[in-house]
Amino acid sequence: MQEMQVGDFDIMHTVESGQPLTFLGDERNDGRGIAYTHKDTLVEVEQKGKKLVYESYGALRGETLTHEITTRFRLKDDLNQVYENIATDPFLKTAVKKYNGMRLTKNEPWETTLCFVISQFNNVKRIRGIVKKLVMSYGEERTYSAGSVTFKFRTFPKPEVIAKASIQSLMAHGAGYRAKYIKEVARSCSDSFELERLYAMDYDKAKEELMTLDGIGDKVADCILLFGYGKLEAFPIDTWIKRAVEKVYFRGRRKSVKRIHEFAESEWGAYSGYAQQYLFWQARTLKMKA
DNA sequence: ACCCAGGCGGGCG
DNA sequence: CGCCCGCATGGG
Repeated sequence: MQEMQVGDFDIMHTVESGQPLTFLGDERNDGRGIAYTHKDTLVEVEQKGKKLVYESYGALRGETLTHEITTRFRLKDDLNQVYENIATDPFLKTAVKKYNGMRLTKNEPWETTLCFVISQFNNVKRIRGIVKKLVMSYGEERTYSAGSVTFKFRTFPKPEVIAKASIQSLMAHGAGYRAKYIKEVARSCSDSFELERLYAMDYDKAKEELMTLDGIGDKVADCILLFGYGKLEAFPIDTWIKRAVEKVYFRGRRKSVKRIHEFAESEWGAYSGYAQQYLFWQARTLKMKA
């Protein structure tokens, strides 16, 4: 068991706000904690007041584990600076106050990619279900044992394994019409498309590259760049964000995705990703429709 | 029964 | 470029 002090962090808002960790991990203690796998290690984190308590089952330990937690929850982001840059209107001021301490998460690129290919035209609950079924079927089993404690968990399935799965099998896991996208993206990622290469590219170039893959469009590409690569200028525009931005900033007038991207860039620039996360979660919570 | 979900690709004007 | 359509599936 290790621990660290965290001043401005709220794990509950972070893990419940529809980010990839929502799909990949298991909430603990009503959202005040989460268990997730990082490579071959199962990680458990829980927040107790201003203390973050964490433990691992696997090779990842000590300083390396602390580094993983720090990176995963973006604990080095200066939230005050983020808020100064995004809480410039009443709607976001309210959201920032309500979800104070909510941070973006930084997840593994392939895991993020698969999650968001599944996410299209889908809902959060079902995305979770599909991801978990894929992990159960295609992930590798790991057994942890220390003393009298023994339990099993599964790693996240590798692209080459998903690529070999049949379309019917993927559909049987609930993937629906996305099965062919999942298989094809997995094939690309296990073959010539090197996800690691996108780190070195700027946002525009990386997005262009991702969108060459079948099943990855404007919104999914932005999600992958934001949650999988930490490119904070990304501004994913889904139905919730589009409706909310139109309502709050354009008096309910319909705007094109292109126009909304231009608006986000001029309004929030390098902090667009954070603005999006607070807008999204506030819109979802309020069930903002029209 | 009907509507919608963290959209995308393809076809059309 | 913008608009429209079909797409699998399960929950409200």
